[in-house]
Amino acid sequence: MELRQIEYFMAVAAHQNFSRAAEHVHVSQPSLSIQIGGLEKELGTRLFDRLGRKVVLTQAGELFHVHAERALRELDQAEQVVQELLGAKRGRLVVGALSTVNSYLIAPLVSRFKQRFPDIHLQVHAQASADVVSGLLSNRLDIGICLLPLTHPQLTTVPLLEERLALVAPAGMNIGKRRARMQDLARLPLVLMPVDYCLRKMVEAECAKAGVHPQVVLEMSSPEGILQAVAEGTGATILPELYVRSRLPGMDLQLIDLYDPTPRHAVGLAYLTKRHRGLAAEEFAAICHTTMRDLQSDPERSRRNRPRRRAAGQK
Amino acid sequence: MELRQIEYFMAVAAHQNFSRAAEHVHVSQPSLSIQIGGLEKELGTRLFDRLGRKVVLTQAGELFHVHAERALRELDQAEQVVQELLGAKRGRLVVGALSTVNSYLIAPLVSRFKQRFPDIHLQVHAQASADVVSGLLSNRLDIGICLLPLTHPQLTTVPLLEERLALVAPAGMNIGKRRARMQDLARLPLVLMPVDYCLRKMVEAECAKAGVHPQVVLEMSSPEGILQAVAEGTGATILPELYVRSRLPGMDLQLIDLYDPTPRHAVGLAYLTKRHRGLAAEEFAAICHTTMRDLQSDPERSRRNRPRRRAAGQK
DNA sequence: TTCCAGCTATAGGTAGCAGCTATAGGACAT
DNA sequence: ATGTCCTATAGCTGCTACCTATAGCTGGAA
Repeated sequence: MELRQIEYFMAVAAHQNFSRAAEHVHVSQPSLSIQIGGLEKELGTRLFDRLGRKVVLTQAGELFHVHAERALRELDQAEQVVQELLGAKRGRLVVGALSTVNSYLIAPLVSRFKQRFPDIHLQVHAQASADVVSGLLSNRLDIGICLLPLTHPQLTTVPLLEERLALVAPAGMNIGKRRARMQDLARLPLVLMPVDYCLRKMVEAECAKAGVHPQVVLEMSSPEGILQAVAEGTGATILPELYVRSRLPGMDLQLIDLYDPTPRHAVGLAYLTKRHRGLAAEEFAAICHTTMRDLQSDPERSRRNRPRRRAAGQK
Repeated sequence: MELRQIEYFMAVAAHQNFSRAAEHVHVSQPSLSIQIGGLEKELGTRLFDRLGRKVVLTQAGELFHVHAERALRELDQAEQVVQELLGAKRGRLVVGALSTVNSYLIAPLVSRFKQRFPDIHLQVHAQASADVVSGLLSNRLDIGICLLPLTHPQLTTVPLLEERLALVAPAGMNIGKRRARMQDLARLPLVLMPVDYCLRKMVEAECAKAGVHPQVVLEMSSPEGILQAVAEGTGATILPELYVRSRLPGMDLQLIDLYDPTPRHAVGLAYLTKRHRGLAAEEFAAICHTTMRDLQSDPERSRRNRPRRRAAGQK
């Protein structure tokens, strides 16, 4: 078994296509075919089903893929820890972040991080909280941003912020005021996440507290999709306020504060307790905190920074 | 970075000596030296301190060693899990089967399969023939049991059995004999599947052959539901004989043979021609055939086997 | 149906590299 | 000093991963 074979295998699995995979790893398609063939022969079974248009993993391929990915990741880390020891500010940092937090926090965060560590290859995945957790546990992520409280024996968490949830309705929908009680939700058609999502559970728990049974007219798993549906008038929804604010411009939406009680949830950093955290990870966490503090003391900052190019063009 | 380099590195770290390590990995000492040198050059640092008599890991070497070992272990496991799959020591098999066939064939089939492959996770879905086909095409099923003939370019089929269809009527309904001509159907209110089901089409085709226009009083998509409706006196129905026999006990139904002609349809195994079939799938197909043969030569067998525990308790 | 586009597998030739043996060169023990 | 034990270097050889060209297959369009 050769490392080359593993890399080619991963490329084919990712692209579901030999030719694209070949381009991606910068070899010709026949070379890649031969290597995959060799690997399959060595293992004694097909790893891919060549189904004409598409190539998909066989069951053996899927099993192999799990461990192959981890192996490559370990080798990555092996190299990285050495580089960090040498004091070189290079390497890779893979972050998993809640899609909602991703929208308002990540942009300024990434820009600060990149400024300080221009040679670190930063990779951010927007995911549901549960995916962040599984990503950390399976070692695919270096650090995660997810919902708290999170009590997992292998994970350490650091609180980062509290997100207030707010009601979002189509601009045309007549809510009647700029603030709404939780009880008012009973009257509204709602677009929420599927039931296995934390945010949905949280909303339902708050509703239960207020003695309200929400009318769910549509379930979508991405907050982005939910906002779209709301903008089209399908119903109202409940999402983190900061997230919605970052999305408001250009969408026909109204943001309504919820109170009595105001639903909120905690967000924090998480990482595998036993894993060696490199300089990059530590600094990322620190920058998370400072960025967060700045955002809260001056919520406009990130938006003022964004359209820098347009502002320059206007002068 | 090459896998070979990692292996040599591990050997040197274990033996603290290049020459011994070289013997251990079956290469000459210079070859091994060169590989280690290459690795060190790539990482930009020494991994070993050559202390004359002895060789010890540097700090960088120790950090590298941790992850390198894990990487190798993952690769080991990658190979291991594939081998276990090949030996049917793990894996899963997803089968789609006609609901009717499901009732009499699957119980003994599953019990045999589980006995032979206790470590394979078996999943059986009772579905209409069309769903089995689409399940196979979309790669959700590993193997299917559906109606024949089935001419799809991507599917291979293997005939398994011929099902005779029989008339089923409420116990109270006066049919007048134990056998009925197809023509006799004209007089009976019938509960049949919806028109887009194969079984319905089949029945209509047979009726047309006999010059009969069936009176359909109710359409239901599940054979189980149809039998319930029949037992309640809604009408008679036509279903595979073996299926009905497996359901007869405890239901107020009469089973009447049809002839002139006896409607029958073929049932077979189907799978994606180009897909790799693992040992589990092949064996499942084989067990299908043997179980089928046993059932036909001794239709009571499956029922005799079932209540083994009760029989033991009675002695 | 036929044809074309897109894909993977095979064939044959080339170059790069891991392998070898022989040997140089350094560290330690006697 | 000198022999022993070790790693590094030199020079050669054979394996193989790579390339281009092309065959063979499949699925969709005309």
